[in-house]
Amino acid sequence: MDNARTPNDERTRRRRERILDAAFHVFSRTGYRDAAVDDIAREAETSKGGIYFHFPSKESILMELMGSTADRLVGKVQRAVELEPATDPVARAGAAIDAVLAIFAGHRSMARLLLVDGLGAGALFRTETLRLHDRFIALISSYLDGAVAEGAIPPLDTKVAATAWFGALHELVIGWLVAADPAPLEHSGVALRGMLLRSVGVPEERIASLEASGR
Amino acid sequence: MDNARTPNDERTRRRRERILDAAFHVFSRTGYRDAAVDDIAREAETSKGGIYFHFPSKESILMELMGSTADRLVGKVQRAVELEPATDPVARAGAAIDAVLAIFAGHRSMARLLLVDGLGAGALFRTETLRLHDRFIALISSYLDGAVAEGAIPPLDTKVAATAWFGALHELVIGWLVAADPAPLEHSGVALRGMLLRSVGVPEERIASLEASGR
DNA sequence: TCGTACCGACCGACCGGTCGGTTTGTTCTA
DNA sequence: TAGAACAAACCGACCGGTCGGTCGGTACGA
Repeated sequence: MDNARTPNDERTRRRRERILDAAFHVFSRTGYRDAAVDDIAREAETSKGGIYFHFPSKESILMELMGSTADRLVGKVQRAVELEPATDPVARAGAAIDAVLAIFAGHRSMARLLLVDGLGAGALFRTETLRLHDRFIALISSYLDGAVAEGAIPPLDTKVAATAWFGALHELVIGWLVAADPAPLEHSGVALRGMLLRSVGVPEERIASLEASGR
Repeated sequence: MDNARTPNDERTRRRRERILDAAFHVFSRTGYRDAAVDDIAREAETSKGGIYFHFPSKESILMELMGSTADRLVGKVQRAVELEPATDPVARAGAAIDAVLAIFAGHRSMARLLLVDGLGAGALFRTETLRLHDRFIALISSYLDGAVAEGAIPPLDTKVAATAWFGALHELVIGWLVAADPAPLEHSGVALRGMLLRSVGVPEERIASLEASGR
């Protein structure tokens, strides 16, 4: 019975994936609340019953979607920072900023779903969205801690600083998401990076040198 | 006939006010989407029909609520800044930061409704919330422009800086709203103020002197 | 022929908004 | 000043529609 299911499991996996993809599209387009399960079914070329065979509830679809997407995001930032040739902590922090912006810039609808829609889809998803914020903040915080430990920047409340950094990035992305204007994100991103580095006491020459080499 | 209406108008005004208060409570508790008009009616000790006598739609209640609240908020910040004894633009910008934090700290549930519930509860609410963001950003931006004009800080992209400032403030408040922890807001606010001022190139001595005098 | 995967008609709950009717309060008249 | 006349304010049952979730049935591979 179990081995008989093996090819089925692969088919099942693909089916789930297709439903998740469809749900992602529909959620991005309509927002979670206004997205009907029937819409997802149509997009996934299946039926409502088919969806409820694979998922226990509409809610669970969003949860799985957000969870896996968040994992991918944080992983991407970490990898981008590790790829940074310089081991200098300031350069790493700068790379993290660039990575966050680049990822969101490259996945506009995903950003919309994760940053904007997540908050409005009820109390549960708000918690989930804020957990995502926390993960990013913790990530940034760890880079700042490293910079403090190496003496690259003066000691400071890295938790507050990381919160401020993420908030600033977040707001910039939100503005970009909402604007009809296509892509000033890269441009304003450079200005933002300078300000954020300055805010934690990185010397002016260091910022200028990063600006020259980094981009 | 017109003067005879005066007492009625007063009664009407009070009734509207009571409905708005009730709506505010219910929206804060449940979020806009999950709040039924019947809930608001119950809380306002009136009926659904009574509400629809005073307002054309559920949507319009929210619009009026957010509009007037935003007016009050922006006005409060402006007044706080104008009350600031120093005419120095850096001190004014610092005062604006303090004012924003103090206002949110003093009106927790209002902040919740405006900052957290706002983004997700449907396209309309989102638009309205982001308009509030824009108003604050424009306000901050004007203070920064003043500081640049007076040469107190080096020239920079004040729109991006204001966005970053507001985003940082926003994220800090969000964290405070969500945490079970009661009130680290004032404390972390001081740290944040220093960082934000530093981010736009305010000299270190100036920040230290503000820290000493301002609080 | 057995069970997994899937379908789609259907259910029940909910919700914003409407509407006919009732209450409340003010003005006019005698 | 009594009370008729009128209108504004208010009530709550109801409606049209939507949507998440269910369930009886079917197709098909093993």
